Amino acid sequence: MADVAARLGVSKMTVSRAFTRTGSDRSEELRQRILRTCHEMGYVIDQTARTFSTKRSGFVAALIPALNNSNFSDTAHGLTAALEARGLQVMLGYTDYDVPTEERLIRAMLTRRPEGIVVTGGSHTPAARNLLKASGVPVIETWDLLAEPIEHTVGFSNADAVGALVRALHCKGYRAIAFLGGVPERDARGADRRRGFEEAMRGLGLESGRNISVGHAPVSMADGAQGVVQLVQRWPELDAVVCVSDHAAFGALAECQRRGWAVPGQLAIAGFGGFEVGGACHPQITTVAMDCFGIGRAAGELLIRAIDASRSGQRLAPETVVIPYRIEMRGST
Amino acid sequence: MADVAARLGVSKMTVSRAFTRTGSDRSEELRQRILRTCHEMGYVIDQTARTFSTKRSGFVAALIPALNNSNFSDTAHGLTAALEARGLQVMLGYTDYDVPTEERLIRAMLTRRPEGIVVTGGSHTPAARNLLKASGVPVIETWDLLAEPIEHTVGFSNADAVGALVRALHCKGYRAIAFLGGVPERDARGADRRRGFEEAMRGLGLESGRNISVGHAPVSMADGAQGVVQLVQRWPELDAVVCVSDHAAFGALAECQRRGWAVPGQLAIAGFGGFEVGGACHPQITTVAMDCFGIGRAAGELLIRAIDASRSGQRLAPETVVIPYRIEMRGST
DNA sequence: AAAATACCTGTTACCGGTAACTAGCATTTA
DNA sequence: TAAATGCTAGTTACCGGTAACAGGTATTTT
Repeated sequence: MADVAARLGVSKMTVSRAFTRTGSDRSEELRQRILRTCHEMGYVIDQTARTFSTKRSGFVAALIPALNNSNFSDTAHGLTAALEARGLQVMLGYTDYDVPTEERLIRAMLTRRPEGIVVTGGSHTPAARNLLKASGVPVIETWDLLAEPIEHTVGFSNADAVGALVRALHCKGYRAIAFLGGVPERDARGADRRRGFEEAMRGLGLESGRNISVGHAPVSMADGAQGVVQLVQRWPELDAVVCVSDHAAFGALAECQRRGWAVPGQLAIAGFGGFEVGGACHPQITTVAMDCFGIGRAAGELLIRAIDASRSGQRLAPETVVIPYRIEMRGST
Repeated sequence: MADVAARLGVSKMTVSRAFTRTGSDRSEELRQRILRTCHEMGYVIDQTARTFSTKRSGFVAALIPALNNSNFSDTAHGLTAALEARGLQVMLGYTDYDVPTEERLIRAMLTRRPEGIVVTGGSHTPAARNLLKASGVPVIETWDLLAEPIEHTVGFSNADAVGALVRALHCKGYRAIAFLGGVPERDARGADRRRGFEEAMRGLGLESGRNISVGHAPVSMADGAQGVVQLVQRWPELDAVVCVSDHAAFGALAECQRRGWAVPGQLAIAGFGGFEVGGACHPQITTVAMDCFGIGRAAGELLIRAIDASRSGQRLAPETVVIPYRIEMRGST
């Protein structure tokens, strides 16, 4: 920057001001000349130095459980879209559904002074929770509604959503319904869905004990395939299976087709999440769909308000944004 | 850091040194005491200031076309795994298969002084190419083999891979083969696959003109479904379809099932990429599979060597790492 | 025992921007 | 016409670390 300034015979400060659009204390002609010279000389501003000086890093940290799950990646997309409009970048980290990994990532992210943090769910290590609380930057927990959020929340109740799905299946006449999910330790949202299943079944006066854990989150299609076989062997009277995700549900569906079990004639299969595969396969899979992109966008918009408040020395009061979900009854049930 | 130093009655420098493990010029007892005090006081080091001072940002920028495509996310995963072992973070950006977006991201990333850049493919805007070349940091292009790489390359020939698939289908007796992909403008790898198809067909003395463009990259399952119908209507003699990805192939397969067209009896379907869905569905989809995680890991390992060279003021000579692929003949053909 | 060495800690300067203030000039107002 | 105002550009100090070197004490060597 000093070189550019010297070349033009102006001060470093004048060059610096050419980059900050705000305020009117600059002549447009000179500004253009400065920018042109910067371009010619191949000068790009050093965001590190700028961050160091201004205390504004211009990025937001976002932690999602996994990348190759279209749910969370859509949320990341929505978040990016919302923040990009305000010149904020998103630094993405993925936790592999592991809270110690999440803690490590939070720690690493915080050393870079993000202006906000978006995490998935409300399940963190105690240390991670403290780090987030003490960080002084706005925090948003997504994909869940929490009894004790750290600060802001954008999401829906996974338990309620599965409950609604179970009641919809009950309306269709299904009674012997099982739940297929992963081992609950590593997937808080999966555990919530399982709980929602059990509560809904009990609420309907039905047997709530038919459920099985196959594999770790993210539950794969292969896990779903294996799980549905285990379920049918253990409870031959089964007439429907609710899966923790559409991925698992698709695996279960394909396995049924492989074995010649009619879906839905012999067994109905439902999923969760509204994934692409559930709408593309034959039969299409009944699911609980939500606006995953919208979760990210809502989080981004909320974060922008929180960051604006933060930049002007204030603090946005904790907010909760409830994202709707809808039951999509399709061919598989 | 000054506060921590004051509390302990030592200098800032001593505290700083407690964080840099290298060298032996520090007493372990004091170091532990310092770290403990930092923890108690909730002090975390400011990576921004550290980067500013040392010129080492400790992160690598990686650009992938999309998140919700398990291919690239696996590569990102492999890259992260390799770099994490060396204390390097990955800052991920996604281009939406759009080169101007890629240029914007490269520009944004470079202002943060990454220690290396990993991009997907060799198709960039001229400005982006110049930025990468002039950046002075190691650059790796992945998922392709390029005639004129910017610097390092880790990948395979998409055209060759599809060619091998076409020849495998030919061996199985298929002759009237079509290609189903997205519009080529936005997806260089898709265009390469299409070219590989045409060359292989010509090489076998077969009609190479049966191909269709449906949708933009990433080609969806719905695009595949729509595309296969168009293909069959246009060329009723068709006996096999090669799709640009397993996603598209699965959409095509499901549409055939919906319409009662026997796969593979009436029409064979092959995909590309070795996605989870292609192995989970029934019948399983013939595909070209590669070690996507391995591409990322190899890129990470190469990058570590390049960064080490760079840190000691040298420059690693451009390298090309060829990643093998294999034809997976499965039930759909 | 003195000198040399090893080891640890402190001091100073600097990385590349921007905030806050100052100064100069042109324009408007009293 | 003089004073007030508005606008633009320059000056100085600082953000929070670390490199490089200086200085002091304990240990080893001569």
